[in-house]
Amino acid sequence: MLPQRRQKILAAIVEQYIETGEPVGSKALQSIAGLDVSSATIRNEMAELTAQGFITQPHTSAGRVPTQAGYRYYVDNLMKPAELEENERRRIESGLDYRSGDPEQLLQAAGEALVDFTNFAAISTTPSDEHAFIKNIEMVPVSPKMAMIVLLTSTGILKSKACRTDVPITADLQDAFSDIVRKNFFGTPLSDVNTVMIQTLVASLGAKALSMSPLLVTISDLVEAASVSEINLSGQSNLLGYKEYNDNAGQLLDFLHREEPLGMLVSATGDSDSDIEIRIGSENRYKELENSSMIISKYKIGDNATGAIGIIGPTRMNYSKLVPSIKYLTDIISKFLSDVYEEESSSGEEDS
Amino acid sequence: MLPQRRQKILAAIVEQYIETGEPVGSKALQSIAGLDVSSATIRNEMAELTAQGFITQPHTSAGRVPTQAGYRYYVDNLMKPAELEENERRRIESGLDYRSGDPEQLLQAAGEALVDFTNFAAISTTPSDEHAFIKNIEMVPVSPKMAMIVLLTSTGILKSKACRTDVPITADLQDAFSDIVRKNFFGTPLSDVNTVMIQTLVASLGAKALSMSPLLVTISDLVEAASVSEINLSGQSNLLGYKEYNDNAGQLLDFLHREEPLGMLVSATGDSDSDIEIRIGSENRYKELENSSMIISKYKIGDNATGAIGIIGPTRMNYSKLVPSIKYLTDIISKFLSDVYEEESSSGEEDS
DNA sequence: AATTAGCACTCGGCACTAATGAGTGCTAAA
DNA sequence: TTTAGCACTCATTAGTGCCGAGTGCTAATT
Repeated sequence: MLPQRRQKILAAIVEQYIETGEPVGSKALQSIAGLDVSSATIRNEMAELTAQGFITQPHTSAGRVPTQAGYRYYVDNLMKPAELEENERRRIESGLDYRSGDPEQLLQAAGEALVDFTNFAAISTTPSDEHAFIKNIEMVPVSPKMAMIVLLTSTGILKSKACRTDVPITADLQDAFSDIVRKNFFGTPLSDVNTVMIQTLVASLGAKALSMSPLLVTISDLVEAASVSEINLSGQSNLLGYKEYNDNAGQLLDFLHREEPLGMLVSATGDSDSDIEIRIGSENRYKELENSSMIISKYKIGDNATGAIGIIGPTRMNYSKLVPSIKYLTDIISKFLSDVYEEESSSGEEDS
Repeated sequence: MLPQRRQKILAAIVEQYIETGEPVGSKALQSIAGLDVSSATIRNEMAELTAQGFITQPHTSAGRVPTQAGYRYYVDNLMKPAELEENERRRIESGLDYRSGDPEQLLQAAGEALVDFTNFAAISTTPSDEHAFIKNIEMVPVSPKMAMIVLLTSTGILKSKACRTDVPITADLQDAFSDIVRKNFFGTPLSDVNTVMIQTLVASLGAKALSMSPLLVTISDLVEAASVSEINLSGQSNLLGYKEYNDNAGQLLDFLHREEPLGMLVSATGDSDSDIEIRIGSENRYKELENSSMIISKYKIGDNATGAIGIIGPTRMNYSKLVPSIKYLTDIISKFLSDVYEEESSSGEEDS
C-alpha cells in the first residue's frame, strides 16, 4: 500500500495523462494534485514511483507517464467510478432501439452505441447458452426442389438456410417433415443435435430417408450455426485517430480482423468475481494489444445464457468514466433480453 | 486520338506507375516502352502529354505521374484486360462457398472474396427487385405474448422480427393470422404493402382487429426492411496500407462508414452500356474520393432483380487485372442467384 | 522536319548543426 | 523532511548546404 501522498500523486498523474496525453511534470502536478508541497518534493515522490515501476519517463528530460502497473494500481485502488449523468444515460440508451426481437441485432446495436459513446472500438458476442434448445423449425418451399429451413432457438437466435432436395417437394413431404421435426427436434437441446444423432434418425426413417436426408442435414448445419456465439467488432476505424497507434494502426486493425483471437479475448472473461473486467496492455496476452486496454462486461439472460460486450482502445482511456458506462449498458442488455426470452426459457424445459 | 508513339508512352507511364508507385522518368521509359528512340525524344513527347493534361510531375525535378485524365484515356483506349489465370479464378471462387441460400450472405461473402483477392475495400448490395413479392410469412410463438414473425420474399430475402401482442397467443389466433396472411399477403408485391394497406386491412377485421394489429404492423416493418437493398462494405482497413492515403486515411474510412453516400455511389451505376463501370478520382463526385477509384459491376437475377458489387481503392490500381476479375465474380453471382431464385420468381406471378 | 547530345537548372530529400526549453536529479540550506 | 537553486539532458525545431534525379532548352546531326 502506497503512502497517502504518493497515491494522490499517482492518481493525479494518471488522470492528467489520460486527459491530455502529454507526459506530466512536477510543476504541473503541484497545482493539480492539491498538495501544498513544492515541486521538488513531488519530484522526490515521483522518483520513488518510478523506482517502484508505476511511472516512467519517455526520455530523460520529459515528464512522467503511467506504466501498465501504474494504470493497474490506479484502476484497482485509486479510481472512483464516475456517476453517469442523465444525458449520458440517454445517449447510451438511444443507440439501441430494440425494435427487432433478434438478440444478434441487439448486440450489434449495443456495440455501435458503445462505439458512438466512447469513440473506441467495441466488441460484443451474442448470447451462448449450453441449455438452449430448439424452439421451432419451419420449412418454406421456394421452388419445386428447393426449400428454406428456418430454425428458432429458445434464446431467440434465428438461422435459416436454403436446401436443395433430391425429389420434388410435395405437401406429403412437408407434412412428413413437420411431423419428424415435431417429434425429434422440438425442445431438444442444441448440444444434442450432431452428426450421429442425424444419421441415426435418417436410418430409422426407412423409405422416407432419401427425401428427408438433405433437409435433416440442413437442420444440423443450422443448429451448429446457432450454437456458435457470434462475435461482432465495430468502430475499428475510430482507433486510427489515437496517436498511440500512430503509424502502425493497420497492424492492430489486421489483428482485430482475425476472428480467432477475438474469441479468446472475450471468452477469457470470467475468472473475476465482478462481472466487469479491465485488461490493461499486455494483460491481454497478445502482443498486438500491448498498447491497448479492454473493458469487458458480461451480460446475462436469466441464469444460463451469457455473452459479453466491451471496448478496445489505447491504454490511455478514461477508465473511471467508461467502467460505469459499460456496466450500465450491460444492465440494459440483460434486462431487454431477459424480458423477452427468460420466461419461456424455463417454461419450455419440460419438453426435453 | 493520340499518335501511336505517344499512346505507347502514356500506356508505359501508367503501367509502370501502377506497378511501382514512383514517378517515372524519361530514362526509365526508354527501356520499358520498347521504343528505339532517345530519352530526349521521349521527353519531348512527355512534354506534349503534360500539356494535354494526361500526366503531371509532382515537382519540377521529378518524373511523370498519370493524371485522372491520363488514367481515363488509358482505361478507355489503351488498356487490354488481362486474361484470368486458372488459379486466380479458383481463388475468387473459393472465397464464396454458397452454402446458405441467403443472397445477403452470398453478397457479403463475395465482398470478402474481393477484399482478399484485390487488397482493396469491397462494396456490394443485396439484390433489389421492384417485382419482388411475398413468398411466405410465418408466425412462431416464443412466449405467451410474444411471437417471432418471419418473412420470405421471392428473391430469397429472409427477415424476422419479434412482436409483442396485447393478448395471449392462442391456437385460434395463430390460425386466424395464417388465414389473413394467406389471403392478403401471399404473392403480394412488396411495393404494395404500406401503412395505408395495413390500416385498411385492420379496419376490415372487426373484432379481431385488436389482437391482429401489432402482428400486421410487424409485417409491414419486415416488408420495408426486405425492400431496402442493403449495402455491405468490407476490407476498409486494407486501404490504410496505401501510401496515397498516407496520413488522412481516417478521413476516407469515416466517409465510407456513412451509409448514405455509399448508396449513391452504387446506385449511380447504370448509364453505361456495359455492365461494368470504372470511376476514377473525382468522377465519383465526392471530394473524399478524389484520390480513389471504383470499379463497380452489376449482377442480375433473371430479368428484374439487380445489385452491384465492386471495389474502392486508390486511383493507382491495376485496372487491367481488376476489371476481368470483377466481371468474373459478377458472372458467378448472377449464375448462383439465378439458379436458385429465377425459376419461381416467374412461376409465382399468377398469385397476385 | 525529326531526332539527339549536351548542359544548365530546379527542387525534394538527407545530413548536419545550433538554439530552445521543459523537465529532471542532486546538493546544500532551511 | 522539505525546499530552493543549479547543472544537466535531450526531444524538437529551424536553418544550412549538398546531392542527384530529372527536366527543358539549345544547337548539332540525320
